[in-house]
Amino acid sequence: MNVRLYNTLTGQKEPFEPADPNHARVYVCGPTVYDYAHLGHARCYVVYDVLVRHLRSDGIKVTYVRNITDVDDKILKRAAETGTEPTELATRFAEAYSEDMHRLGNLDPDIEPRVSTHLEDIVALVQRLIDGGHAYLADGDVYFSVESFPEYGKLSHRELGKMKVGASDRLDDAQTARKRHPADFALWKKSEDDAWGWESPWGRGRPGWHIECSAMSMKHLGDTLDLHGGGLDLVFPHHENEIAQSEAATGKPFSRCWMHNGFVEVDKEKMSKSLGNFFTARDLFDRVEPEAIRYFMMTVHYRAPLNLDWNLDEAGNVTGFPQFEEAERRVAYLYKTKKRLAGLPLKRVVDSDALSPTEIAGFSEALRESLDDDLNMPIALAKLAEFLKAVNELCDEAMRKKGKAPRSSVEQAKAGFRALEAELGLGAEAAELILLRIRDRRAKASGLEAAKIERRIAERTEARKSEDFGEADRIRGELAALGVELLDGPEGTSWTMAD
RNA sequence: GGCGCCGUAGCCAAGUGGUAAGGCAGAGGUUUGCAAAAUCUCCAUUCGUCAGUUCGAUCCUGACCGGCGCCUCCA
Repeated sequence: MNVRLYNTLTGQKEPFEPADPNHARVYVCGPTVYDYAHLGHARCYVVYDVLVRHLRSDGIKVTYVRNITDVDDKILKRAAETGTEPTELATRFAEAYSEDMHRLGNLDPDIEPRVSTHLEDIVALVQRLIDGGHAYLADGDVYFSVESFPEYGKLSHRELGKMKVGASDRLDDAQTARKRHPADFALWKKSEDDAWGWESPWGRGRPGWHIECSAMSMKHLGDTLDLHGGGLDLVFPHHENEIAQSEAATGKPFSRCWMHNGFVEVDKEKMSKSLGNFFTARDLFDRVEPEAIRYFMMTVHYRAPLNLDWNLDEAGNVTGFPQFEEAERRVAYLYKTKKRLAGLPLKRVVDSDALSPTEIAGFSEALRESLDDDLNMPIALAKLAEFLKAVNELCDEAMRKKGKAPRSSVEQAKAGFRALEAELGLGAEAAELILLRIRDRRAKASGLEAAKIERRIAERTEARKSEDFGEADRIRGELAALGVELLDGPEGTSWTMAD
């Protein structure tokens, strides 16, 4: 393995070296399930999915843990607003989230721990921090004392004294009054008798947000993780606090490497629930193939911001997402190419000692190299573009009069598609199905009926048989005006929706 | 006030101390009954501005202009 990753802790790209060279223990902060996953979540989990796929492609075992926060004050609040039971609300959104992850082509984590089933571990960790003098009780709450951990700030590279207290304008005065230091954070929050909560040595309550990740990651992966990931917004305070809690409790380094992905932005501002400028993954699934969303997330380096654009009509309705539409065309191109390769007639594939083009022969290695370098997915997609072009060239050549394709090249191209699926999770679907789905969705969006289109095509085929090209062209023109493109091939005429 | 990021062609976007990947759009060609698809060729003497270091800078340093993130909701 030769993977280099940018480590937030050191601020540098460095070799990724798990404690056990053959086994990477990876923890990624999952969502708080009080609403549907938006595109920011989609990006984050696609990034770590590619990381896990790449490490596995490099031949090492990965234990991938991604939690679900199903106990949190946001869930409580949303449940109250909607008149639902918090647990029921969390369960519902956890299911939706899982469904969205699958549609985006993300692998399931090996372990997906939930706060609701780890209360004992959380309580034990809090107790350990109290016993060690790193946490204190205050009116039913338990707080972590940042001053008891001298290295506090090492991840986000800030010093306690230099931070502006209340800069985020989000402080709760009542809570602040209970703390010894403004940066102290809640490990356990008191719940009133009838409210959502669990019994603990300090009374009825619920865990603070940060402690759960420490408790669950260490339970499933040990005291020292190889890699901990999440969105850039988690660097401070969430991950900083995780380090403080975990290292204060164990005295060991919490994670060897910290990885953070950049935001999805709207008009150069971070997309977030609180700003209200978000699209959920589901909003997009109705408009484009989920795989196009996945592809699009890979067009920008994972640490850079990804700005989202869309078109509006005069009434202010969203009419389209040009970036996703472009990505969908690339995904369709990928599948068309894969289908052509698979459909090469056997007699056109011959033994030959001709050398394969490097774009084909070297594709798997090129993918590996680009991802080895801090998960450079835009480079991987550039290599993919060259690969697909070369595969099409190979097919073009084979389908010319008396044309042939060397068997070795065809096999290497097929291996290239397997590597693509393994590394990036692209091209995993059945080509026929996804291409038809794209076509039919576009037709539907234009208010067209497939049966009617096919009837006109049949009429045109008759006209062409009798060499009535005038009529054939009239029909072609008529359909083209509707956005339907006809493709005359040796097997007959097929159709697609124009891009 | 502290910490940090970004500014590359019409658009999106990689990248390197030695002369700018890839995609979209655009122009022309091959192919096709005509098309579409596919493919080929062309398309930034130039990397926000100005200085400096260097034999040489888009890449290093400094200043400036413009944009953004975090400093207890956040992926």
